Order: sequence, then C-alpha cells, then structure tokens
Amino acid sequence: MTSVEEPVRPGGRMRDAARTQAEILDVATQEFARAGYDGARVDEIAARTRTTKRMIYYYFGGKEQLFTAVLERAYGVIREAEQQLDVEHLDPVAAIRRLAELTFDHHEQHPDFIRLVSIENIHGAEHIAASEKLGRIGSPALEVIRRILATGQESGLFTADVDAVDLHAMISSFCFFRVANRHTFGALFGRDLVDPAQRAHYRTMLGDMVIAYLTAERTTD
Amino acid sequence: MTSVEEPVRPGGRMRDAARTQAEILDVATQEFARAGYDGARVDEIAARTRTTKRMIYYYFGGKEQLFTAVLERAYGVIREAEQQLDVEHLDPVAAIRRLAELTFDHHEQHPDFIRLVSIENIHGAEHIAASEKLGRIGSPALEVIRRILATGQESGLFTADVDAVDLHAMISSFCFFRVANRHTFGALFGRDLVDPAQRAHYRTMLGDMVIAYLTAERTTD
DNA sequence: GCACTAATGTACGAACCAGTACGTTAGCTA
DNA sequence: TAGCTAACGTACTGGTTCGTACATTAGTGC
Repeated sequence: MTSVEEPVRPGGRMRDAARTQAEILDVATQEFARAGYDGARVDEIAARTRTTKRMIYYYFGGKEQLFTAVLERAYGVIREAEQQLDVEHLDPVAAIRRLAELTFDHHEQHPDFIRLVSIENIHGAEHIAASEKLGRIGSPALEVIRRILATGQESGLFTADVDAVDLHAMISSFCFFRVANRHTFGALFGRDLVDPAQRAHYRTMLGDMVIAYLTAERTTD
Repeated sequence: MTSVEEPVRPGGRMRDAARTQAEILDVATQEFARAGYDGARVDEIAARTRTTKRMIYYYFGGKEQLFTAVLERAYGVIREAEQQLDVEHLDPVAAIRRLAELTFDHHEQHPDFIRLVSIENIHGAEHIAASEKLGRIGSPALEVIRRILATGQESGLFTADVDAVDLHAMISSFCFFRVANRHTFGALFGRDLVDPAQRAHYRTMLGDMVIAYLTAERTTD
C-alpha cells in the first residue's frame, strides 16, 4: 500500500504534487485504518507527512473526501490484484480452490483494507455512494468465478444452482471474518484466527468448504 | 434490546436507578451502533434519555465504561439466546443445520449487535479485554456444537477432523458478513444480502454449505 | 531573467465535546 | 417528621479538532 518511501527527497523536486498526494494517502490510509473515520485526526495525518494540513485541504478538500480517496485507492489495489488472476487453465475444482486461496491470501496481506471496509460499512457505505470511481468499479474476480462456474456446471462437476455473486460472498465472508473479527473472536474463544501456525489449516478449510458446497448433491426438499 | 418503554412514568417512581441505567444503556446502544465509538456523542445519548449527561457519568464513569457496559449487555443477550438452544434431540445433520439457521436468524434480528462487534474489532477488542464480565462469558452454542459434532463423528456421518470452534467461526462468518458488510457489498455488487426476498435462499445456502463441508469425503493430499 | 501560477507554510478561529463543580430533591428509615 | 443519602439537574470549562485566511516560494514558459 505504501507508494512513497524516499528518505528525504535526495536531489529530487522539492515541490511534487503527485508525491505529496501519494504520501498523504499513504499516511491517511494507516490513520483511518487505525482509528476509524471519526477516531482519525487530520492533524495526526498531517504530522506524519512531510507536508502540512493545509495540503490535505488543498488537494482533497476535507476529511470526508480524503477518506473517499483512501477507499478509492484501496479498492483500486484489489481490482488490480484480481486482474492478475490466472486460474482458468486449471480444471474447475482446482480453479475455484486456487481462487479461494488467493482471496484468502489477499485478505490476510491487507488488514488495513479490511479495516477500511469495516469502517465504511459502519457508515452505511456513504463514501462509496458518493464516489463516481467506486460506483462502477466492477470486479474482475466475479467474472472469473462466473466463467469457472459455467464450465463446472456444464461438465456436471458442480451443482447447477449456484450463482457467482453468492459464491463470491461465501468465500469473502470466511476470509473477511477471519481478519476483521480476529480481536473479538480471540478474546472470547481464546483462539487467534490469524495465528501463522494455523494459516495453512484455515486456508485448506476454506477450500474444502467451497468445493464441498459446489460438488455436494443437493437434497431438494 | 429495548428494556424500557413506559411513556412518561405513569404513577411510577420518579427516581429509579435501575430504570435510569437501563434507559441509558438502551439509548447508548443505538447511538454507538449508529455512529461508532468515536462518532457517538455523550450529549446526544443524554438528550435522547429522560435523564441528563450527569447521570451517565454518575452510573458508568465515562464514555469508555459506558461502551463496555453496552457490550456486556449485548453479549449477555446472545448468551441467553444460546442457552435456549434446543436442537440435540435432532439427528446430527438436522441439528447442525438448525443451529446454523438459528445463528442466521439471530444475526439478522440484531444488526445493532453486529455493528457493536465490528466497532469493537476496529478498537482491537480493548473493551472486552478490560471487562471482567466478558472475559469468561463462554459460549453455550460452542458446547452444543461440540456435542453434536462428537455424535456425528462417532456415527461416521461427519468427517472426523472438524473442530467445534472452527465450525462456529465458519457459521458465524457467513451470518456476520451478510449483515455487517451489506452496505459495501450492495454498493459494489448491486445485491442486497439482507433483502427479505432472498432470506430463505441465503439461509438454505448456509445450511447446505455447512452440511456439505461436514459430510464431504476429504481428499488427503 | 521576468512574470505567472501551482504548491506550500503559518497562524489562528470557532465550534464542539468529554467531563465536572456545585447545588437540589425524592424517598427511605428511625 | 426529622434527617440522611441516593438520585438527579444546571451550568460551565478546558482542551481538542476541523477548517481557513493570509503570506510565501518553487518551478515553468516566454
């Protein structure tokens, strides 16, 4: 997520709009993820930047729009990751398992993103609604699921009545919960869902769950 | 969740510590769920109560402790609901499905609780950690799962290597995600996960998923 | 090298908000 | 019914925090 890392602009431009904006977004992402929207402090973001609060208002307009920009960039990152998906050369069962595992990995590697999404849900997704960019961002992963599902259903490997969006929700819910709710779950049940020693276990569990669901004969009652 | 509903204390005591505390907790639950911990306003809570801000500090000590008290009561409610669980007269498959459905129903009926848990996770479960009551609250549902799982595994209906806490996490993740992330999911994928018309569909989907996972033959590789 | 504008820094204000000092009264008990 | 205390109300404060008015400079085009 960090886009800026030069120590003290060695020989570079002193005034660089793109770099300043990227740095603000980096720090703002951390701060919003750390403390939530209302808990985040604009002054704190400015202080941890090589620029001043003035610049936040100059480039983004305000706290609200800054948070929207943070969300836009965070969603852009997963969108790019999803575009790199390369699983359709596998057979449907292996492809779905691989897709689930990549989703699992991505969630684990981007806890800040998970927190931002949780925060945005607390606020009723009003920033996504206010963003033109996020309105029609789409999901490459969804298209991949759609195609794998179609192949698997044609060949009779998968049960026919499964929808791509639903399957995406199923996979996401497990991956998301594991990261987002690890604190309360750990405090109440004494088990750390993101314990590295348990990582492979939960990754396999997710794949098993999804494949079992897709290949089970449904009892129509 | 609402414990107080008398219109304007008809003939009752004017000074009633228990009623005042319960009313503060009711309103605080709504306010914290609405706006998050930092977004919630103590003045707003007081204003929507028949008492004053002074009383909040008199009874609870401060905003932080008030939130902890809200969490304690909210977790107490699900604990009570879980103690009413009566599924062990069913065969293991039906019992697990029924348990999953009841979890599904409970999450749907208590969106405020879901929001409080999300908020508490944003803050690293620090209030649960600070609460003696919540430290060892336990989970009746977990015990039920444990027993059903044992029966199902003994009879060979279920695969042997499933843990009760893991299964609880699996069920919870689906139920929780559906309610907690409905706003962002709806905004991004154009599908309302809590649409009443889709309720039965997702309820069945959850049961199918869990049962498929428990009864699938595992490919040990 | 001059002028113009994008980029930046400083200092401040006004509203907000958690928390409290101080005073009052209902209701119980002896 | 006197007295005591738990329960309650009012008014205020001190610090915080988003946002901005005003001043300045780096870089660019001519």
